Parts: sequence; C-alpha cells; structure tokens
Amino acid sequence: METQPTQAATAEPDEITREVVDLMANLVALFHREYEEAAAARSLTGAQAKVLALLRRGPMPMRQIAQTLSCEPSNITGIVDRLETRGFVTRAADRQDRRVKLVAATDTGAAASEELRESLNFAREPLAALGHDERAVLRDLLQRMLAGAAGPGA
Amino acid sequence: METQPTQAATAEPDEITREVVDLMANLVALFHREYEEAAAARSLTGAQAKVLALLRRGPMPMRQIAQTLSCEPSNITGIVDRLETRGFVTRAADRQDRRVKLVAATDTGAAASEELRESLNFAREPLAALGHDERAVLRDLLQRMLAGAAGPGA
DNA sequence: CCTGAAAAGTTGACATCATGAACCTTTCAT
DNA sequence: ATGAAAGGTTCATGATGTCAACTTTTCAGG
Repeated sequence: METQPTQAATAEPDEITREVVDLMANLVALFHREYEEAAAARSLTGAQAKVLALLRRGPMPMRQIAQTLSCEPSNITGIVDRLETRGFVTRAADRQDRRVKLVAATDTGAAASEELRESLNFAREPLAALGHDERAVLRDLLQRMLAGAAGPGA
Repeated sequence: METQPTQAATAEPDEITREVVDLMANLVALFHREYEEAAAARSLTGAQAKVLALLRRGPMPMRQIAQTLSCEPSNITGIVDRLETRGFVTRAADRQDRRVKLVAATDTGAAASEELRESLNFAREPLAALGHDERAVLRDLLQRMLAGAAGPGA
C-alpha cells in the first residue's frame, strides 16, 4: 500500500480528508464535553484538571506548565492559586534556581487526578463499537498521524 | 504493571484501548490548539467560530445552538451578541413561533467560517502521513465510533 | 374569552479563563 | 558591581460559562 500521492498536500484537500476533519471535530467536541463533565463532578474546572494531570509525572515549574498548555504564565498563576487554596498542589522554590517555583501535586491532588483519569470513559463508549482488530488498525493510523506532529505530552 | 483487573463492570480497558485513548487525547489537544489559532487569526474566539460553524447548515434557534454546544442558553446570548455586533450573524424572529430567535450567518460570517474551515490544515499535516485508502479506513472507523454517541452535527 | 403554566431569550451577578503590560526577585554575564 | 535577562506575580480587561430572575409569547383549560 504505497501512499497515494495526493500531490497537493497544501493545495486542496480531497473529499475524504474533509470528512475526516469533520469527524475529528466531532470527536474533539465529544471528548471535551466528557472531560469537562468528569472534572466538574470532582469540582474541578477543565483547566485545573489539565494542570493536575501534567503533575502526574512529577513537580513542574510554572513556566513549563504554561508552555505545555500553550498559554501565558500569568494565566497559570491563577489556576495554581485556586488549586493550592483547595490543597491539591503546593508551590516550592527550586533549590538550584530560586526564581523557579516548582508546583507539585499533593496526595489529595494526585488521587483526584487519577480518579478523573479512570472515570474518563470517553473512549470506552465510542470504542466499544469497534472490534479488537479494528482498534489496532485505528491505533496504528493515529500513531502515524502523530509521529509527524510534536505531541504535547511527550 | 498492574494488569490485575480490579473489576470488569462494563468493559475492561485492554492495552490497545488504553493506547488509543491516549493517542486520541493527544490528537484532540493538537486539533484544539490549531482550531483556536485559526479562529484567532480571523479575530474570532473558539466559541464564536463554533457557533458560526453550526450555522453553515442554515439558521438555527438560540436554544438549539445551546443544546448542540451543551451549554446554557444565556451563554449563547453573549456569543451571538458579539457575532452580531461584528456583522457575522443576524437575529430574526421565527414566523411560526415569535418566541424563537433564528440566528443566521451573514455572507460575511459564512465566508469567514468557510475560510476558517479551509485553513484548518490540522489534518493536512497529520493526515499527509496516510495514504488515500488509509484515510478512507480511518474515516469509516471514526464514523462508527461517532454513530453510537450523540454527535453534535447530527 | 380569560387565566395561568410553560417555553424561548434576555439580563444581571458572579467565578473562571486568558492575554498583555508593569513589576519584583533572582540569576548571570560582563 | 552593574545591568540585562529570566521566572513569577499583579493588575486591568475581555470572553466564557453558570445560575436565578425576568419579559414575551404560546398554549391548555375552564
């Protein structure tokens, strides 16, 4: 199966590409809704849940959080403020560079984040429509799509 | 490796499902970022662009917009207000039911929405890695995933 | 026909998110 | 030692989102 050269990767998308884009848009909307709902069920906002999810791998400087989420550092200040007030994260100065504030999830915060992740049955429902082999095909296709673009959670 | 299934209530997420979910999450993040950027490049917010996109099929009552986007009607009021101020949409009372306000895209609004849609090269980049036949497979898989869930573009 | 309940939108108050400019502290290169 | 640069914060501002209260319109009973 050599890739059918559309020979116009930047010019005009064909019909199938258009359809896939629309399907992705719907999927994105669906995912977003489920994520917000699951977060709200734990009295977290989507943004707070995203930050908390980032901290699963360990403490992280404010700036890095902002870069990962593609937003301004000043925005993160407020989100972390609210998470800190509720006892989900802590702020600590970095030993090496005292300008840096390392944000770390507390046990409570990590538990909430993990719980939320488990409850995210977004894909469980839609994916149930697919068989095992089809899921494998889907995985391979998605992997190749993401191979070129820089993933955020890398 | 805690492959120990704590419970198999509805479906035990196997390894492939888990991988697909993570891939989807990355793809969703990528798509979302591109969408916001493409909208911002036309001085539209994501929410405004979404509403405008909904009107591609024709005029729509406020309430239906709210239901489709899963938010409160009062929220739509503000978004449509701003779109109307910029001349992207119009509000008109329905003939049959004068309580209903039909929101319709102006030519300018429709053009902006279409232009944004065209510029969404999110999929052009990642999808370029796939051949024509593979894109068709992907489309079919996504279609079946969305068939079960209530898609917004229904 | 009249009255009241229900539906569609709007308004207002309020919290969150997001940006940009100005600012403080710390680091680092001269 | 001095000044530039970097990491965070603060402030002002705008957009998003919810909820409660309100207006207008529709519709069902009496």
